Amino acid sequence: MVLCDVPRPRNANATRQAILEAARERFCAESYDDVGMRDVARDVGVDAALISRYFGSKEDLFLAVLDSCKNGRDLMEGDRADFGQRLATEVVYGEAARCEADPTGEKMRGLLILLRSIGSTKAMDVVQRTANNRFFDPLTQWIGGDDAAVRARLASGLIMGMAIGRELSDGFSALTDEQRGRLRDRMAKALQGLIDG
Amino acid sequence: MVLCDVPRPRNANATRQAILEAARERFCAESYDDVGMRDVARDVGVDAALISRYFGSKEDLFLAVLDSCKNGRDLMEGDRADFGQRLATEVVYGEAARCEADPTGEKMRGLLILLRSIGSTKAMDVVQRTANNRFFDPLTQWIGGDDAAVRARLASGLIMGMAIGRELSDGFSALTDEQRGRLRDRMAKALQGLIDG
DNA sequence: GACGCTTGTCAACGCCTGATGACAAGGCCA
DNA sequence: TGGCCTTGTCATCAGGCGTTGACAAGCGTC
Repeated sequence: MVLCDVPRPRNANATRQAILEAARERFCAESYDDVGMRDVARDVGVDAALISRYFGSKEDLFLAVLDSCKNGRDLMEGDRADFGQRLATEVVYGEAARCEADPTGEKMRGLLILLRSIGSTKAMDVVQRTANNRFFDPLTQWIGGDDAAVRARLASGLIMGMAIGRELSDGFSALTDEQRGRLRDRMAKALQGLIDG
Repeated sequence: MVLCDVPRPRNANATRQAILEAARERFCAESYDDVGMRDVARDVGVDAALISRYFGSKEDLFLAVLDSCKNGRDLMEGDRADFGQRLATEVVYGEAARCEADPTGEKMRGLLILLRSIGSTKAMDVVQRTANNRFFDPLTQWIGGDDAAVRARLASGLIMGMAIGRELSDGFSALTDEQRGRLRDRMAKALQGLIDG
């Protein structure tokens, strides 16, 4: 996305970081299979061979990107009574919702990357493992009490499904503003209901 | 999956049909990108070039497969009061649930294929269009009344998300039988709540 | 039985991918 | 200034992909 015409200063750490960030953007926008090493390299303004040197393989880069994302646990910080509302706003409005709680959308990024690459056979192992470690397990723990595992599955299912639905109908563009608002409210209520039992 | 050692009888229609079915299985199990023409051809016991001749391009084959699946509308046939229960059973138990209502799992197949190939840039257009025509729109129409569009988004979101979650934790294998039962019941209730308003 | 259309195979093409190892250039230190 | 480690580039590789056009084999028809 960002090309540098001035030659990049020779700084391994900074370059490595730039690669990581470019890769994060790419993996957030395209699936594992659709992201090419050359694409990422071009974004940074660097040769693709350098990525191999710094990160090893493409899978290692993907893993490093996931590790660099905020933990899914961060989604749960804040008032528990607002969980549904917070998540629903994030999911329904997406980028447009960037304001107070999560101005950069960081908190959702890890999950979005995982969702993008669902279905890719090559990334499946990493995706499954990360989804469990970073998302399902923390959510289960956070919910706590009887049936926490079951409720966590339902809640995460609703969140993921709505995120997918958002993709499939690019940003719920077929809905009016008012409908989007009701969608948010209904989703918030449903989600909160799942959390509270 | 099924190799034929005896030479296939020369029958264009049958061969075409066999290709279509093999492709349907493949696209149901792997994403658009991960399915190779050579794979499908090998399943049928035929040369890959024949697929190009019969179906044109890979995208055309994908489209033909989607067209050959049952319409999403079929998911809604049956007692409306049981919708949640039916869908939840289908999603939570998957293949294991094949019994009375949908012995072959046909009804879900189209949706599963779409979900598999979410994230593939190449298939995105087809996936989006089909998801809307075959799934969102019929569901909206079927729900009817105020806020049908909003409720349809939520319901389909929950269904898709739980199907994804099933994938991510291969068949909810970490849950006990009893937990799976409660998951089904809770999901059924949540889904029915979304349908009924 | 030979023609001719249909059905299927084969080899190859052009393109793209991730990865590798040899090489150039920057920058620090003696 | 000369050496040397670091940082980055370049050409290239092997392999996979979808697709194509030329060719082989089957089979009904005259």
